[in-house]
Amino acid sequence: MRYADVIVDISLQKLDRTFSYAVPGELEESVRPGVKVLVSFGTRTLSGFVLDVADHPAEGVSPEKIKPIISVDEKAVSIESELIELAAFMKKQYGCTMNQALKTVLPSKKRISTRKQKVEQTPITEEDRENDAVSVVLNPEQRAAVDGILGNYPRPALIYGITGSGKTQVYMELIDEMIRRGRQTILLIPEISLTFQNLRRFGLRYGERVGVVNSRLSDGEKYQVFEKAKNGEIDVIIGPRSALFTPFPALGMIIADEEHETAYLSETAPRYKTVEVAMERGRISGACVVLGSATPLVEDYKKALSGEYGLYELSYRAIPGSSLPRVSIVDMKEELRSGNKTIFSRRLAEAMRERLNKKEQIMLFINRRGYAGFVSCRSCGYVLKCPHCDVSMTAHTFAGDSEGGRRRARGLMCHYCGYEIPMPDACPSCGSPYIAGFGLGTEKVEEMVHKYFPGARTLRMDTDTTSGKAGHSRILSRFASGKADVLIGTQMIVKGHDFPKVTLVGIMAADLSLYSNDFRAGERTFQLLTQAAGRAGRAQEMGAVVIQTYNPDNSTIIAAAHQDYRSFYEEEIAYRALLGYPPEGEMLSVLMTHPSDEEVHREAGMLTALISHEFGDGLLQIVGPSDAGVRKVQDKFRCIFYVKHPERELLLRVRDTIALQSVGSSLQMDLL
DNA sequence: AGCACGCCGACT
DNA sequence: GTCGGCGTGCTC
Repeated sequence: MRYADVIVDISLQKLDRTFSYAVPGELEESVRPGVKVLVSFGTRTLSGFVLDVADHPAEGVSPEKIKPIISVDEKAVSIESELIELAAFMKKQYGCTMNQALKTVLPSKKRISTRKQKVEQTPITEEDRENDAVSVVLNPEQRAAVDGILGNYPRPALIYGITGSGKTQVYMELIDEMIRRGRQTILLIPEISLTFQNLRRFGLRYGERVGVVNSRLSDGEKYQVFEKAKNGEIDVIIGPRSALFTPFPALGMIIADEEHETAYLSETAPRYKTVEVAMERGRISGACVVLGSATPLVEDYKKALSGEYGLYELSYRAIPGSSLPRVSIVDMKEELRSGNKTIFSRRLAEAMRERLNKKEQIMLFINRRGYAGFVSCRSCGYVLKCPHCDVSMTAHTFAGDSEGGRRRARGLMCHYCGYEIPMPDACPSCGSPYIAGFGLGTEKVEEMVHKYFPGARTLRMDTDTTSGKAGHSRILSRFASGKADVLIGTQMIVKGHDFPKVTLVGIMAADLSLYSNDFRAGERTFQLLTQAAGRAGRAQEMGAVVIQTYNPDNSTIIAAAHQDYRSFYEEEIAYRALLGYPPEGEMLSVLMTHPSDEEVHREAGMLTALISHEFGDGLLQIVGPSDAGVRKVQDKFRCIFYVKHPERELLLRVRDTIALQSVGSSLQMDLL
């Protein structure tokens, strides 16, 4: 006998829990998560939704109380059914509980806050209207994308479009067509791109018929936007990954802009991949899923090449007169041989002087915050490490000593746990006074700009300077209004912000992200470099990009410099096929954490032995267990192993088998 | 939320 | 003796 968890009449707050019902044999086929059923509840007969089906009734329910489901309402297509079915998919794919999945998928029914609702009024000016009117005419590539997607509706599509190629105009055309068909659109955007600038264009076009959600909204406020969506008061919703669960009654399209962004990966359970869930919601709701990116994920480009998705290319910049920047690669080893010991290559320094003279703006990208990457002793080679984590500590210039003149590294910080200590005067190992910081961080780049380009006004943007709630936009708007000549920052400066006066982008150390042990390191590097380069010359001025590296022959760096996605892809997919990495094979990662190093390794060995026995030796390829990339974080030891197999279904079973074992270590399992 | 059940006072 | 007031608590 099967048993179903049923929630009766979803709008009632006090009955926000499930009741167990028995599934009669003749209904076994039709009872699945999401379906609407008729049940006897007390003395009444009510309808409800099946949330989950299991072999046993819920815990703590006396069997004599359990009644059978009366009937299944096969034709009920309510939005709740669709979202519950989606939650069941997430439970299966990501190994979370049904409760976690439902919390993610169904709008919170918490009390709606009674305080006045904030209405973000979008100011409209005549100039904007004109600008928008001008850009309405699509170029042939944009037209082909719109026609192709609608002609093959609802086949999923990938729009591979270089930065500045006008993907937004394509999205708007598609949304317009959905409105004509009486259907709604979800437009997913990484939170960081959810800027006033971007939203205004949609506000102008769709007025009251567009809703916006972001992470700053309270549950109650988000619920109100979702209620409007459910009642047909809006046609479009724009928001981060959680907007994927908007309860539109007749969803027609889901667009995921910048589909490669890591913001689309949920960090907490359910640790879902937004693009995968979007594909499933599209399937359930009969909606078309459109992905857009200048640097598509390798797995999605592969599906596009195979014909599973339509592939549409936007290959030139939509703004008349703007063109792709000139990109050059500089070998920093060669600079050193020529006697240049500064962090600026001669080419970059010269380009910076030129821009500063012409009062044009510069962006310098360095993917590490702080002052120096690590601190070590010149006498004995000792590297200062965090006592709680197995990582070197990063030198920082802490607040208060940054005004005027020379800065000095005053303290050390662990970027994994936040532990801070003052900069020691002598080597803790040998007592030598000759200890110094090595490696570049944003703070040192800023100091060096002041040293070598006196008079240049700088702004620094990294997690240390954007802590306040408006920190982010404050720095960006100061730079946009010309209050600084040079913007120095980590990856957050390269994500989708347009600064027309920026004509030079310097990438200080292109190799920083290249050599992590993650098989996607090359892909991330390519994305970052391409995005950073795309910041230069967004308007009429010709842009230039200087990539500094110690690996000028690295093919990923060369492909990024040429803005050549296709050759990056060909090399990357060959590498992954060779090693059986996704998408050329499926891979489960199991990360285990425990206060004892021996215990975590012992349990990892036990689990790998168990699954290789249970699933047959040789069927699965098990890599490890071994120390994780960072062996210890916050005094807990980390051990990792990988399980590879061509089929995902099998790996899902492996994961669920592991999850049933009782171990002392905490586990984090992901299908990569 | 409904709807029983229940323990009291008022009425044919 | 029986009708009905709504306070309390349960619904698989």
